[in-house]
Order: sequence, then C-alpha cells, then structure tokens
Amino acid sequence: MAVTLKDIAKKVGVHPSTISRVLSGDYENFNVSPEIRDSIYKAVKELNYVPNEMARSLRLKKTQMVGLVVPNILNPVFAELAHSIDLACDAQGYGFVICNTFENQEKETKYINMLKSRGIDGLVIVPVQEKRAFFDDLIKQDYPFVLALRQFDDIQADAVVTDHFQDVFKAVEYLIKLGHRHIAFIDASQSGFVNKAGEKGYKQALSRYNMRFDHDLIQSTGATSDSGYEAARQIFNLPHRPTALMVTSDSLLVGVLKAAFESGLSIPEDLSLVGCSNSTLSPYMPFSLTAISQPVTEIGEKAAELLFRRIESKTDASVKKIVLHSQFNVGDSTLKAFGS
Amino acid sequence: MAVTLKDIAKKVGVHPSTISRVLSGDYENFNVSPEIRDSIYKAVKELNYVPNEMARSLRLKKTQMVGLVVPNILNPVFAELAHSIDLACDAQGYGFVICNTFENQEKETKYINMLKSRGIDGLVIVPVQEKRAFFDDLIKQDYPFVLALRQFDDIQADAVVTDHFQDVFKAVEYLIKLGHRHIAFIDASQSGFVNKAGEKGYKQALSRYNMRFDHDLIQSTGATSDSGYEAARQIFNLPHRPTALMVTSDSLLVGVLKAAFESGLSIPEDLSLVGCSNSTLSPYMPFSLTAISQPVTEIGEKAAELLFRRIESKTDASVKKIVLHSQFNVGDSTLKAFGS
DNA sequence: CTGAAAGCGCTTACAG
DNA sequence: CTGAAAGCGCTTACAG
Repeated sequence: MAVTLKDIAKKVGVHPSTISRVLSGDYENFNVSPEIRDSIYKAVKELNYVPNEMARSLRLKKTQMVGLVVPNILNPVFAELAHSIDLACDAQGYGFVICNTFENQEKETKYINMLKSRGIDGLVIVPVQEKRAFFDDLIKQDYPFVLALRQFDDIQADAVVTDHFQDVFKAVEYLIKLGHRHIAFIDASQSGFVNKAGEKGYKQALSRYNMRFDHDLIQSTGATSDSGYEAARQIFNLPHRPTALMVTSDSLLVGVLKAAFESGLSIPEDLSLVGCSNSTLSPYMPFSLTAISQPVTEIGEKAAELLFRRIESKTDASVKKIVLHSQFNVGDSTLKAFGS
Repeated sequence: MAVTLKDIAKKVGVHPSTISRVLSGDYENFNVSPEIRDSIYKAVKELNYVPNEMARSLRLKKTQMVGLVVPNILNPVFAELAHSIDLACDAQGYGFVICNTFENQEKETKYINMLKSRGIDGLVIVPVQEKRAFFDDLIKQDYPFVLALRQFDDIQADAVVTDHFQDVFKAVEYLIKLGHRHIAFIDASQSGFVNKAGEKGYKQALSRYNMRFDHDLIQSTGATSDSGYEAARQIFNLPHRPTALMVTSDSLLVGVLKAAFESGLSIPEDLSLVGCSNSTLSPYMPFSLTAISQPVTEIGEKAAELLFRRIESKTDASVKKIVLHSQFNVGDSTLKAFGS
C-alpha cells in the first residue's frame, strides 16, 4: 500500500538505487542528469513517497532516535527534563520518544528492552530499578545510555546528577539553624544512589550539629503521592510531632500537603516544610516553597550531550560523571522554630 | 555485534528458519525433536539472543507498537491519559511510546510523520493542529489513529471526547445561578473543535439567561501557563472587573492563579473560579476547585479500544465517535455573588 | 519434519 | 554516470 522506492523507480523509469542516491542528496561523487532528477522529485511529490525508516534503519543499523525512560511524567521535573532533551535532539537531528515507567521496575525493564530491541540508538534513563545488575548488563552489551538525576554508586555508566548528599545536608542544616530540633525526612527509597545519599546528608547534618537521630522521623517510601501521604501521616501521628519536614520530590510533596491539610497543620506555623521542587508548581501553592532546586534543564542538556557522544564512540569513550549544582531557595514555607 | 538468528543457528547446527519457528512457538503444524529444541533454548540463553524487532517488523509489516501524541505532559490530564492507554497496551500486548508536542504544531506534524514512517501501528492524538487538512491526509492514507479529548467538526476520524459545549454551558450556568453577572472566560484557542465548543457553551449560557456578551471578558489564548497568566492579567485590569472566571485547562489555571495572587485577589471572596481540572493537583491548592472533571481514564481506555479496532480492520470499520460525560464538582473556589 | 529461498524496503560497494 | 546485486535480520510459503 505504502509507496516504495520501487514504485517511484518504475514511474520514472530508472533503477531504485538511482532514486535512493538522488534523495540522499549524494551529489559529490554522483551526478544524475537534471532532467531525470527533476522527474524523480516530481514523482516523489505526486506519489507522496515517504521513505520507510524502518527499512532504512535496518540497513544502516542506526535509527537516529533516542528515548527517555522516566519514572513519572506527572512530576514536572521529568517533564522539564523531557523538554530539554527533546530540544537537544531536534538540534542534532535525532527523533525522540518518551516512555513512562510509573515507578514500576518491571515496566522499566520492559521498556528499556523494547527500545533496545527496536534499535533506538540510545537512552537517557532516570532509573527506578533497585538492582543495578540490569544496567551492568546493558553496559556489557555496549548499549549506549546515560543515567540522569539518579544513579548507582560507582556504576560504570555515564551519568548527570546533582550532589544530593550536599543538597539535603544544606537544607537540613538550614532547618537546624532556624532552631528546629525535630526534623523529619521523607524520601523515595527506590532509587539506590539518590536515596542513600539523601539519607546520609540528613544524618550527617544532624550529627554535625550534635542532634540525635530518631528512627521514627525518617521514612523511606515509594515515589508516588500516595506514598508521600502515608509517610506523612505516620510522622504527623507521632506522639512528639516534628516541627520541620523535608521531602525530596514533588510527587511525595503532593501527598504530604494533603496529609498536612487533613491533620489541620498550617504551614509554616505548625510545620516548616522544605521540598525538592520545580517552580512550575508554585502558583498552585498557598505559600512559596523553601526548596532545593535542581538545574533540570541543564541536566537534560548534558545528558543528551553525553548520550550523543556515547552513541558515536560506543565503548571507546571513557565513562563520564557530571555533577551539577542545585540552588537552595528560601520561600515562606519555613519559619524559625518556636522558642528559638 | 548483536547476536542474530544465524549465530545461534550456527551454534546449534540447524537452519535459522528452524530457530525462528521454535522461538515463535509454532508447534501446531511443526515439530522439532525435543533434543534440538532444548539445545536451541540453551543457545538462546547462553548467547543472550534477543530478536531484532526492527527486522521482524519490516518482515511482518507490523510493529506491535502504538504511540500517543500529546500537547503537554505537564498537564496531568495528559499524563493520566498516557497511563490509561499504557495499561490498555499492556493488556493487548502492544508497546507504547509518548511524544510531547509542547503545544507546537510543527512538532506535532513532525512527530506524527516520524512515528508513521517508523511503522508504529497507530496513534492516539490530542491535536494542537489548527488546520485539519493534515489529519484528512492521514485518513486518506489509511493510517490508523484516533483523536482524544479534542477533535474537529465532522472529521472522518475515530474520536473520544467529552461534550465540551455542554460542560462549559453547565459550568457557566452554575455561576449565573450564583448571581454572577460578570463572568470571564479563558480558553485555549488552538484546538479547533474544543475551543469553538467552549466559546459557544459560554455564549449560549449567557444568552439563555439574557445576559449581555462582553467581548472583553473572553480570552482565546495559547495553552501554556504563561498564556493563562497574560489572559488573566488583561481581565483583572479591566475597569469593571468580573466577579467570576472560568478557565478551561489546568495549564492555563496555573497562570491564572499566579495573576490572581499578584493582583491581590482572594479566591473565592473576590473572584469565583471554575476550572476544568484533574484531581491530582488539588492538594497543591489552598481551596478545592469547582471544576468540570473529564473522565480521562475512560477516555484513554476507549481511545485505545478504538485504535486497536482500527488497526485490525483498517478502512473497513465505520468511523466511531464516542462522547463521554464529564462531572461537575462544586468545590470552594466559587461563592454567591456579592449582593445576590 | 527441516532446509533453502524469497522478500519486507532500504543503501552502497561493485561492475560496467 | 547508472544498473544489478548483496545484505541488514527476520518470517513463511515452498520444496524435499
């Protein structure tokens, strides 16, 4: 049904290979007479010929497409990441598709395998996978990918992240300096590297200021807003409720806000809140959020850059880790602790 | 580098076609000896063979993949739509990819053409395209797709939408019944069908209650939060400010809320607000939003259903339009007009 | 029951 | 300068 090279070759009266050559614009070491060149263009237009990219890719062993695998497009961080990679792909002449794993490990595995077996040239991945073995395999198979935002300890893969340890440390330090002595911490536990780093930053900040670590105040949970809600409820129901809370993602934050609302807690009066957020959401909130702000657009740009480099050089290029700096923005969701 | 059928055929010592047949599980009219079957499975495992889906698709003329083309994944409506289609694809054994057009018409065209030329079996599209000619062409070419949420007047394409005219009519009627006499309306102008329907619903409701239509109170704008912000500012700066406002998307709403905040307008005291929203955002807001709520999950399910049907029957199936009912939820972003 | 061949729609090294 | 052939990695009708 779809018109092929053969069809237009027949119409023009030349060999399909000639058509291919003309359309590829390969005029360096190849020159057709202007007449047949014109009639080729005419036929292409008339028959509405569009090359079958699948056949092309099979032959060329290159799809000229990259994919992004993210845990949750509802999280504006990932939407922004997608946008910035999209732009980079445009600039480099790559096609771009997004796959959403909904924080589901099997879906992630399935999607990555699908994209790979379909010949997608490379992937930017924000992993939810707990076991890094899967990614080690990808590396062994020389499949080009770069991790973004989250990664694993000393994995031999290109990655673009922020220093989550530092980010959390500073944020918690800020709360401590405001006089808070009971500071809760809610984090998504799925993401190996990031999670441990966050927890470490939290604990380190406490110990640095000689504060006792209280197990009840830390919740490592799933990454959905429901998980955030549950975690926050547990914390709000503690006999000795914390006066400050740090939560490390927008998705979790949605649940935390809901739980706070239900518990009748006012922010910042009853609870100082620090997030890890993206400005897009702020207009929705009754206050401006004090938050760690990751340079998401830049992360996307760098990730795309590393990916293109990896696609071209495959195993030859050295593994590159890029760590970008987050900003810490003070809004009015945080307040001095009562009595300090 | 990647291991192919040939490689494992060589290893086992049979013809590639035999491998293919065994792996396809075609045991009806075909039986290999259990020994070589086992050694095939063993070799597949050892060499870590994964079929090249591109080659497979080229041969089969079927990729077993569908795509979703949406204007803005930041809008939770589209994220939810994606999720529900994703689940449907899982159930039917289809792969699924998302392309985000960022409300950009050229990007939309580019993406649809890309997906099509890559052999994606069919598409669910939430169009931003102004001119429907592009879609008429797709139909002419028998390319399977279904429109979701937005469509064009009497286009010969499968579609799943809500009755936006009715939805808006009812919402505006509700405001009128609360006593509001100056009701503004902000809508995204890009989406042919939807937009006109929204405007019509708004105007119809006014005229039904013998209210004058005031040109200054209606803003047809882009679909981004920035557009919403600009539109709202214009409206809030009118000498005779409206007491109520209806806005037809979450993205626009973000901008509207920002503008309201900047103008020092309290909701609902100074301004009754009706949205067209998705519950996911509500925890962010200081009030529960009175809003039209579209059955997005169901729209996705129906759209997927229509798409699978279309993929199978191509041109044989009649064009199907499905119109689902929205809910109207009264929250506390609306109030009786002062003095009524 | 299994092998050899053709073909999906391209591109490109090889002839002429 | 252009045609004919081979081949990308599969599947399946056709032989044997």
